[in-house]
Formats: sequence, structure tokens, C-alpha cells
Amino acid sequence: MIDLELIRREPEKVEANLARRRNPDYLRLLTEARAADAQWRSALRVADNLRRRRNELSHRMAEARGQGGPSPELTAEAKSIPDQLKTTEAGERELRKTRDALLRRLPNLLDDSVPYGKDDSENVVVATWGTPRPGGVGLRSHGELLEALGMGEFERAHRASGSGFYYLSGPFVLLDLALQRFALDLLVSRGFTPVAPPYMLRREPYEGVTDLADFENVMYKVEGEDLYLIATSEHPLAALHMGEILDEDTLPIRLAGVSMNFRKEIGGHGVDQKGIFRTHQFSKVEQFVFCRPEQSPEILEELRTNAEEVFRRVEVPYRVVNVCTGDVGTVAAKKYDVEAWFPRQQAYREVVSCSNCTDYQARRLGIRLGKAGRPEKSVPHTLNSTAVATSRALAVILEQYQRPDGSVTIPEVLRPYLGGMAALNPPSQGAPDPGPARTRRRPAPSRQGK
RNA sequence: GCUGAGGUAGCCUAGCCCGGCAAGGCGCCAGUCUUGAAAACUGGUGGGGUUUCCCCACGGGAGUUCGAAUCUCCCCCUCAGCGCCA
Repeated sequence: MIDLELIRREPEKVEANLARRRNPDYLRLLTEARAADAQWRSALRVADNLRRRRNELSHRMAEARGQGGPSPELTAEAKSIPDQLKTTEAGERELRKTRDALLRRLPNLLDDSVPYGKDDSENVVVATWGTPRPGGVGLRSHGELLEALGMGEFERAHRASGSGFYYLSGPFVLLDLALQRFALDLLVSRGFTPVAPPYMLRREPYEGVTDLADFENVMYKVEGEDLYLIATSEHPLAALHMGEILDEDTLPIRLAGVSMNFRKEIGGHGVDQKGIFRTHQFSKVEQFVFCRPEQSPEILEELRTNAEEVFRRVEVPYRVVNVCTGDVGTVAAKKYDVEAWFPRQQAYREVVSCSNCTDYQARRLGIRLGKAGRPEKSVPHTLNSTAVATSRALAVILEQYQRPDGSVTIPEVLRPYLGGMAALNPPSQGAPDPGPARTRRRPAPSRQGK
């Protein structure tokens, strides 16, 4: 949420900033919000005056109590007030709600360094690393490859849970865990505290961290409960300090969230037919930081460096883009995407999103800055960045590291987490097909010591 | 799920039974004093508004009343015990 005081004090500045997002709806929202605010203020004055009169009268009635009781005139006026107040207050409340609803729909103010542009085609490449592997005739998609390896089940998953779900199995599961552990170790070495957050949040904190459209398009709601499955651990990590006053001396707070994430993925490009690039659930190690306002630009670069480091060490070529004004999300003031090179697709595709949300989330969540016993009006900044979303990272690894014989080399840096395993190998061709696992009868375990 | 206890300002607490300006302590800020600090003393320390003043705020909402932290009803959350449970 944008600071209302700033909107009142420097409306032109806010308007100019919102205009950079190239969505006229925002300017209209701003105009409506300002109008609603002005109306609310005048309604508030009327209500305040009525309440003031009510207070005067009831004090006088209290005084008159010991002295023969209040006069009939006094009583009559006092009794006339509640009805007037009721309608006035209802109007005032309505205006305030309208104003606040409008304010909440306004996106964050953009940082000046965000390039001006209409959509993702105008994002600006700010860094590239590695040499993109050339495409080849035999290159297989990561989904096909997984099936051939016998380590991914898509049709069965679709039957059981619907499209957008998958079964992973065998060494690939270990590779997934290895990647998470590798990223986590990297973050811990850089001062992050690992956090395993709740996978469900109530609506109230959720409204603090995301925009309303997400409730429709992204989040799964638990039926009959005020709970939503998290779309990213960013959300519960932000809510961790909801309603608190953060001691400035303890900042920045660096957290490494580890969680499964759940997304409906309605709209957009939908889920892929086969594979794990865009799915309804995926694992992610996330960087999240609470900091003082002046620290956030520097920390954004820090988070970006960490995310790049993951892909460098795994040796996957990538580039970094500074996301342009028309493409930055609602809550971010500035965002970098890391895009990895997918050799079969011959394209860079997003694997990391790294955002500075400035005070937008923190204000909505009621988080303030302060020192012991001295809360301040100022609000901390929050930042978040993927360290590694394993589904996407594994997809790119499969494309990048596949070999003509259908096996996949395991990146050097992950091998220590896999007991030295160097490759994912397809089922050996010479060996006889073991067929479905035989049901073995085991003797019922004897129950001793009972 | 059941039963009980709770939710008051940055924190802790009183007020609730029996309606009449939210009291006190801690912390914090400022001032006096001091070479400096501590202590002591004095004042301040939630949000809003058209700011010498006024309004709001006691988990949220509705109701009763001239007047509600206080009475009534509904809801939310936390804690404890019990139940269920990997």
C-alpha cells in the first residue's frame, strides 16, 4: 500500500510514478481514491462534531444527576443525537472503506532505475553469463527425457490429480533435494537463517503480501476454512513479523524459506502439457529480507548475486533482466529476473524473480520500525528473491546436461549431496524387464514384548 | 472437537461483578540538576482531523443507553487441560 500521507502531500509525484506503469486504470484509481479521501474527510468532520455534542450533553446529564436530574430540553436533545449519528457514521464508514479499497488496489511506486517499457519485450538485459549450448536435432524436452529415464510420471499424475501435477521418482527425487540443500547451504554461508514456514495462511496476512487478483488466479483456498495454500514461502515469511515493531539494530533480517508452493496458474500461459516447468506445485528455496529503508537497494543486488551464484555453480548459462515498468508486478518497486538458457527451446526462460517491495508489504502487514520501547512511524522494507525453484532449475539441467545416450550428467556441485552420483541413467537396455514388482508375502511381524 | 482462562497503549498490568473523562508501573524521549553519567524530580510518550481545540481507540462486529472497556448477542484469535491423531 502506498503511504496515504504521501498521496495527500505530493499527489503529482505519485501520479507521475504510477503513469510509468503504462496502465491507465491506475491513474483512474488514484483520482478516485483522492476524491474518496476528500469526501471521507468532510464526512468525518460532520460525525466528529456530532460526537462532540453528544459527549457534552452526556457529561451535563451526568452532572445534573445529583441535582434533581436533567431538564426535559436537555434530555430531548440528547435523545435526538443517536439517530443522526447513526446515519452520519454509516456514511463515513462507507467512504473510508471505499477509499481504502481503492488505495489497496494501487500498485507500489516504482524505483527510478526501472526501465520504461510496455511489456516483457522491453525488459533490459543487464548481465549475461556462460555460453548458451547450441540446439541440436536429438535434444529432447525435459518432460520426455524424464519419462524415458523412468523418473517422471505425467499421464498417471494427470489422471490422479489433473494436469499440472507430476510424480517424480528414483534418483531424480534425490537430485531435487540435493538442489534445495545446495542452495540452502549457500544462503546459510551468507548469513541467512533457514525457515520452514506454514504452508497455509489466513486471508488477513495474505491480503498484506499480495494483490487481490491473486486470490482468483493463483491461490488455492481450503474449503470451509479461512486458509489458503501458500504460492511461495515469501508470503508466510513476510507475515512472520506481522503487526510487530522491528528493532532497527536487528536489521537486516535474512531468511531462507524452504517450502512447497501451490499455484492455480489460471490465465497466463496455462500449465505445460508435459513436464515440470509450469505446474501447480513446486519446491523452492527463497530469500527474504526485512531491512531499513536505506538498505534495500543494496540488498536487492545482494539477493540477485546470490541467485546468480546458484546458476553459476550449477553451470547453467543465464542472463539477468531489469524488468521494465509495464511488466513489474503490483507489489514490487523494482524487479530483476534471472533467465536460464533452455537449449532445446533455444530461449532464455525465467527461473528467478528478485524484487524490492520497499514499504508496500510491510505497511499492509502493520510492521513498523523502532528501537526498544520506542516505536516509530516509519516502515521497514521487504525484499524477496528465488534462490532456486527446483522444478525450473531441474528442467533446465535436464535440457542442458542431457547426453546422446539418454543419460544426464549431474552437475559437479551437486554430486556431494548425492553420494558422488555422476549421472542419471535410463533403465539398462540389455537387462530383462523386471515387470511389475512382485507382491511378496512377508510373515506378519511378530509382536514381542507385548 | 470439548471444557476452561484470556485478548486494554512499545511491554506489563488495574478498571468489568455494580455503565459516567482509560488509572498505575516498566521502557523510551525531553528538561532540571551534574565535569560527565547514574539516581532523583518535572513534563511528554497510540491513531485521525480543517491541530491553543476536537474526535477516535480497550480483539472484531451488532445491540441496549443521553452515555459502554464495563451490560446483551454474534464472530475471531491466543493459551491451558482433555479428546483425536502421523
